[in-house]
Amino acid sequence: MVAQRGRRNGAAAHKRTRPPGTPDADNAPTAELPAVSATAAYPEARAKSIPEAAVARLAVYLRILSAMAEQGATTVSSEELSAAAGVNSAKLRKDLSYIGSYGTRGVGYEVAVLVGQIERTLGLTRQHKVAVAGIGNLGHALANYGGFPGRGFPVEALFDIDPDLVGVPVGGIPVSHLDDIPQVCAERQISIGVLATPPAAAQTVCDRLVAGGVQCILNFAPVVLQVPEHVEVRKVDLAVELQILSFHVARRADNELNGKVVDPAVAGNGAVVPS
Amino acid sequence: MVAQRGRRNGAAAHKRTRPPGTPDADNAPTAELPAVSATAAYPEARAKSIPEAAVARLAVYLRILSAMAEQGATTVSSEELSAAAGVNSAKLRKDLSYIGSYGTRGVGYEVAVLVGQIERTLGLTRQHKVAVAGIGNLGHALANYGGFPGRGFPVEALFDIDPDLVGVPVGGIPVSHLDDIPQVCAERQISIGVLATPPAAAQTVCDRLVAGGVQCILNFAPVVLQVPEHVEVRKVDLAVELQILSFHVARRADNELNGKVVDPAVAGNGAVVPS
DNA sequence: TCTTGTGAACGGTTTCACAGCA
DNA sequence: TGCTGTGAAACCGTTCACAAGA
Repeated sequence: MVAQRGRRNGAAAHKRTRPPGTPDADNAPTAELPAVSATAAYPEARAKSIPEAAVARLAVYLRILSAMAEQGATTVSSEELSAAAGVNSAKLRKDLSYIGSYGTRGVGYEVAVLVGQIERTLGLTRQHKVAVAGIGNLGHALANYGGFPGRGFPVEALFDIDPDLVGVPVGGIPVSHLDDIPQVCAERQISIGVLATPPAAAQTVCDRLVAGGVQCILNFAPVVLQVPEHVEVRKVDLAVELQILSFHVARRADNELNGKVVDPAVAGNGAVVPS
Repeated sequence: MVAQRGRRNGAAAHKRTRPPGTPDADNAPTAELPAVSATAAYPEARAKSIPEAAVARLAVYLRILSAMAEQGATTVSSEELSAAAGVNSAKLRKDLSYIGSYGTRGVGYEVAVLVGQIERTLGLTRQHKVAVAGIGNLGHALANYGGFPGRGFPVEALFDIDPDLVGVPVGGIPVSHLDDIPQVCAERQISIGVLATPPAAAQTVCDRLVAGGVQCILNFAPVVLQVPEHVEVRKVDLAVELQILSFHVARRADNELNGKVVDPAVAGNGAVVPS
């Protein structure tokens, strides 16, 4: 869950930071018309960049809005939507304001309009073909989703090094060999690579995905990947997640030990029983 | 990957925010001796809280340090370690400073010492028993890790609603029924629940996990969970990750369209071929 | 001389509070 | 009247730059 940039150098950037010299900014949500008026070739772009944190939340809003639409809702207030998303309403409104002004004062937002605008902003009007590399437990599970969450992310290639697996279809797609990553990815126009290999293989496989022209990598391997600047990496790290939870358990236990009552009610397993 | 707090109310808190009235702070890394001198029952805790972002990175440093130790390294400088972790060295040093001063100026850090201190800080000296609920594709994969990443997180219970699955051992542990979550979790002293059910079941299953006394939940279901305040939730959301990547692809495509050369070299699939 | 540890500046994100509009 | 949209303030995390110390 962390974006990286920069390649093999000590001053490597982290998260949404850019390497020192990069211009940054200049990404326009094209906040006005759906039609692409993006012909003006002027270096000064119009709109401000959307904060990464807001982008993540927009995806969450989108899911909730889609569910609401399915249940027949046509309008929603910032209060309702923010409650459903678990954020406060000011934050929600600010997030929505980054993509334009699509609400009606005194009334709320039209669900359908928001859905459309968020989809456009997130680039979901276009399909993003996905390849999964490493068909072990996790890769298998990912491949079997067969057409990732919520459409728009069809899995179109699978890779593994195991000869027993190569050629076998998983979730409808035959597994190709890791060696063929560059060719296959280029042929099938893969834009997102999902890395689910053991850590030792991760960097090599990553390099091949990059050679195959993928623009983004979703990395499940517990490894810090080195990629060229134009490739976006996001990391999902199970061990780190568990360790963060562990930290919170420890913190809480610590506080209780120190005589602070964190919550007068229950105190979780391994601790006191409620009187 | 977002922590939540607060239960069923519009003003619900998000991320590391606390509900308005909560005291906050007061978690001490016990920065001095390994021995537990935590007998003083004074309400004023000694050390400042470690930022959540830093905690996540500490877990990453720990993995790298463990690998280095295995390869026989005994000391490491902030420069080396930060390069391996993909962060800048100032950030690394600040992160380490949150847990105490274990470096030697002009020299660096002792690998073994750092490993020990980070483990202590993250609460990894204690075992955290894990239960996985929802043994579908993903749950299966998680269960088969059998003893989660890097030891310390043994999987000790599995749950599903499918009668054909109940009783069947997966990764050595027989699957129990979702209805039995509270009893089984309490009996086996589960402290971390992993939610891998379909979204519709997630909140119910979550409630049972909480009833069973789990203190933390790692949520793979695309749902905003409502939990009591003393339960920590972290979310891993595949769809959101992909959509964030999609956003970046779209942004980049947009910029290129506007005549900005993002990277003079390659431009990813679907785009220009390098001259 | 070299590297840590950290105060201070900076930049990004969240929250507040209210003006603007239906 | 009610809810959106947004400047401005508050907050938090990151980066800088250098003093401290082995």
